[in-house]
Amino acid sequence: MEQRKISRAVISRLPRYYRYLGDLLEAGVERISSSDLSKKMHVTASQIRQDLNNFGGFGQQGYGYNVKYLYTEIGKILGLDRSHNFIIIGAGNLGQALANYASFERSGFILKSLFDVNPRLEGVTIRGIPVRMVDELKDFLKNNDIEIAALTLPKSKAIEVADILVDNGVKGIWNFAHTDLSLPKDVVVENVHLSDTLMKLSYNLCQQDKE
Amino acid sequence: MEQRKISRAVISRLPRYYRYLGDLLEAGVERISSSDLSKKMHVTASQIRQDLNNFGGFGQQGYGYNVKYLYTEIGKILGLDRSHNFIIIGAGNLGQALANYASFERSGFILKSLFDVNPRLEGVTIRGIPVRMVDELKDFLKNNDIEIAALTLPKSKAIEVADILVDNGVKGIWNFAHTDLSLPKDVVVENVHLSDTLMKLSYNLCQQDKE
DNA sequence: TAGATTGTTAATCGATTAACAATC
DNA sequence: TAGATTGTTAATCGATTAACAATC
Repeated sequence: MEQRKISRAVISRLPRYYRYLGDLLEAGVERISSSDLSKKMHVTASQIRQDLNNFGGFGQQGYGYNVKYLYTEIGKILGLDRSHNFIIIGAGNLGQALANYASFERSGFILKSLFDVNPRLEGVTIRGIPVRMVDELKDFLKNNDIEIAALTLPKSKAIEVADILVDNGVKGIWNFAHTDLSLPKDVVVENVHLSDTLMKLSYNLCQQDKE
Repeated sequence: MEQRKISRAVISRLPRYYRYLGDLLEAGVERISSSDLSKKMHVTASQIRQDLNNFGGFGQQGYGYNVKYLYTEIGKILGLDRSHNFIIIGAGNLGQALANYASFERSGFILKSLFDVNPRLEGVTIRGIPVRMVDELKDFLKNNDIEIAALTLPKSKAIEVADILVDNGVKGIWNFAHTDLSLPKDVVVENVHLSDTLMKLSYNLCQQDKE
């Protein structure tokens, strides 16, 4: 592949660009310069141009960037132009919160089922999507093409469930469990450790107090 | 203050150290070297020593680090040795998920109330903690010492609510709303944009496909 | 004391910013 | 054409890794 290796820092900025461009698009803005966008986003214009140029020349000298075009292109880079089937393991509060967040659907993430061990949740549906029991998981994966699984369950269960998922073809894990997973390197893991972010907030509050 | 400016990258690694040390502590491990810890965590020993030395010499040559001591010290750095009153604005699924996550309590984060606009939630309690109506928010803040607020509400409401919070003494905002907040610089904002993390996952899946 | 391992300095690597020629 | 703004190279800045003297 001629593709340069894109740094993690660049990738993690793309969703934010995408969000701002979406807002501009909604506001009916047709074009924007890196300089104007940089003021809105509180980053340097240099960084914007440098970031975008990792993927090709999306702009035009003397004009700037076409909002609609750039929005679409970043969407493609992020893989939002195709659909991704996903499931949620753990239908507790957090799992249900994710299941109810219909906006994912608009970005192409299609929720196919939730799973839980709690028999009281058997047969419950959320936005019409059923909660199944974890013992049906393996069968379900064999019969459905599931790309992504969100893990919203206690860390004690997370590791064994992750193994089942990976053994049955799941390629990406959105991990909310409070533990790191070690999985084959062709499996993509995105960790969301909520309590880590609360601790960072707490640290920064303490710093403020010192000033 | 003699305190050097600590980089954001270092801070964001602290909660992970804290988690691993907690696990070691639970497993009854008394001491650990940077080298052993580096193997567990898949980072370099150099980085661990460099990171910790930002805050002082917690180790001992020839011995390593005392797990209990280091755990406690990192806890102090993160401000987990004191308690932080917090509230949740938006008692939907995500707000309730956070409210039910009792582990925060163990780290010193004390949930005092939830707020919502939905009258059907009036009087509902979660783990004994009441949901109040947002129009009582200002009064509540005046009569209670609230340091942190989690924003788990639609972005359309987030900005105005954030202003009320800040005007009434809230110092830290844990922002789950899908928008950036621009607030006075003495207010600490920690953004948790869940959909951004899902997009990163999606990007990395696409990269895998190309290999 | 000898061995182990830190704390810390120096070297490397990578990411951000500045500058400007290319070009719409 | 002149002005604006990109794409891209070069300069700076910061973070990570390597190395080793200090020391328990």
